[in-house]
Amino acid sequence: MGIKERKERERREKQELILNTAAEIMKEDGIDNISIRKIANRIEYSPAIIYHYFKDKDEIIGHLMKRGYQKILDGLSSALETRDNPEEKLRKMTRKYIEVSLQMPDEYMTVQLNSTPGVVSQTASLFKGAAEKKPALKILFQCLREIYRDGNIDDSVIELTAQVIAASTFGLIMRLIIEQGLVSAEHRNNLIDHFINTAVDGMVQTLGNNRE
Amino acid sequence: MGIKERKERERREKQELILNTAAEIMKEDGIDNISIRKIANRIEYSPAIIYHYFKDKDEIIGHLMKRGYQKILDGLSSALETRDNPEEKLRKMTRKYIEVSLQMPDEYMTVQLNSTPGVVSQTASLFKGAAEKKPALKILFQCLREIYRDGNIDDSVIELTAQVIAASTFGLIMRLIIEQGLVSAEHRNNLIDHFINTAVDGMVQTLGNNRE
DNA sequence: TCAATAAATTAAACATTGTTCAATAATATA
DNA sequence: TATATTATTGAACAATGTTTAATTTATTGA
Repeated sequence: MGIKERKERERREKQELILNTAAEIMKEDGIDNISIRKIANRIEYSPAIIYHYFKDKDEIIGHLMKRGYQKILDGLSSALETRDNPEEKLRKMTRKYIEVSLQMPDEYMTVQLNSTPGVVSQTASLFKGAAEKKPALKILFQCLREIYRDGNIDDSVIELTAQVIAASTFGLIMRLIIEQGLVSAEHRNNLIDHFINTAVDGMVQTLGNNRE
Repeated sequence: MGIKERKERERREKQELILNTAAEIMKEDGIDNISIRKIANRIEYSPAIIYHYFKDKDEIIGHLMKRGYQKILDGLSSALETRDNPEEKLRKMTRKYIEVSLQMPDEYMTVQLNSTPGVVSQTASLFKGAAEKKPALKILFQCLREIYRDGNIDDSVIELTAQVIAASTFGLIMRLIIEQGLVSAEHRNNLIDHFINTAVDGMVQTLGNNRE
């Protein structure tokens, strides 16, 4: 009896339809303009039906964020596979992370700004030990440890450094998103280059100088 | 005839009452829970009266932001008056900026996140030439120029650097606000120290090394 | 095939928002 | 005192998220 399977599949398909429609609205009008009624109109159903497939609006937004976050992680791991030296790897990773994030501004902002207590942001977190649990931070942490594999720098200092780099990168991305229309593509690229060449690199070097 | 003056004063006082009540609600329940009706209830007036004193809710929020922004600027200029060398001045300014911002998380986030096209964020902006118009950026810019007064570094590079420092600091502050409950006071201080000692200092040094 | 059960869908309503508007009360002016 | 100005309000509107009871549709078992 494949009827149960078909039903489940249809249910998933309708959920997908709702999510895709929500994503469509987000792309067109921004995340703040996603509304249950707007989704319902587009899929030509009554608004109430949506609560048959999702608990509430937050759950829908949550799914959209999960999608966006996955895109970031995919972009990151592709940058990880390079065989450069760790310093160069760090540069490439940072650049990739920035570029991918800028391609999905709404998702990025929402994911980053909604670390409701308990549901901590999945990318960069600042609490002690966060590097162990957050994929993006962990990648950054390991990259830094590779850079300092010869010096005897404490892991806690490396974690601090990873968090500071993550927070700084986050700030740059946020500003670029917020001021989208104002920053020319040329200036934006200058900023990203300058950030990687002076902030990230500078930090790595400064840390290296202080070791012993 | 001081009647007109009294009327105007009363009008300003009622505006102040509304703004103070809104600020009170923001402090208690967060900026998202400020509502016209809630303000009206507290001051024991009908909701409609508020539109007699303000155009709309955005104008009220705008005033709250202006207040918060002024607090930041005041904190900054107090840190400016020190007679340290420019490098130390930069450190103190950055620290002060972070501390003041953390004391008014809601105002800070809202001011920073609402650079509606046309109403550009008042603190850190990334468009070309922003340093000329934004007080906080201008202070940062001048401080950097003092640091490099002997080397021949192009003003455009200094502006880039100022913007990158501002964006990074912004990112750190945002993360600390977002993860308030999760970051212990001790770890938070470690992060701020590490940020200033490696990110800001590192950047300044890296830039200094590349000059000629 | 038909009655019973389950699932999908909807209309209608509720509560909460920001906002407007016409009517009313209070005050100032002449 | 009559008039004009200002302050204040109640009621309503539109848009939001959400719930509930009713209804339509699909599935199952006899």
